[in-house]
Amino acid sequence: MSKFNLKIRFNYMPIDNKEIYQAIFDIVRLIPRGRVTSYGALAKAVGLKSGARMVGRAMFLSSNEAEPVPVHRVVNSSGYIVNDNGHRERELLLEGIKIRNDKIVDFKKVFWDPLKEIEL
DNA sequence: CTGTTGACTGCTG
DNA sequence: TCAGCAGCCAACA
Repeated sequence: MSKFNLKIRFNYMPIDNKEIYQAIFDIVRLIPRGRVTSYGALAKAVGLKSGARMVGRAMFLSSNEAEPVPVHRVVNSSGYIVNDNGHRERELLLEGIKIRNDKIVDFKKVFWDPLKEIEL
């Protein structure tokens, strides 16, 4: 996907929660295979000051989306997979991400920062 | 309207 | 290092 398309996609100001959720979903869809990001990083990317919990809620709601959202690529700021019954962990393993005791191995290396990767 | 609850985070000792 | 905790804020009862 080109930077031009990214501008078209993200050059709008979310006006309500649905817009914010959509913005979050759009960014999550951009996380490459084999990379992960955090709830807080996504919150910053969409302009929420302390909205990490909202991002968590968005992840929960994402199951209703028509276009799939790779929520397994979103973990907490410490690199741990939270509230999972093995499903998201399995998805990550399929993508080549290593996990020990629910924690992403080499979290820093596979971390994908939306603010650095997306041109607004 | 009030209180509680989280797929969260950053400080602190 | 790391457990504990305050701050966070949209949903929900």
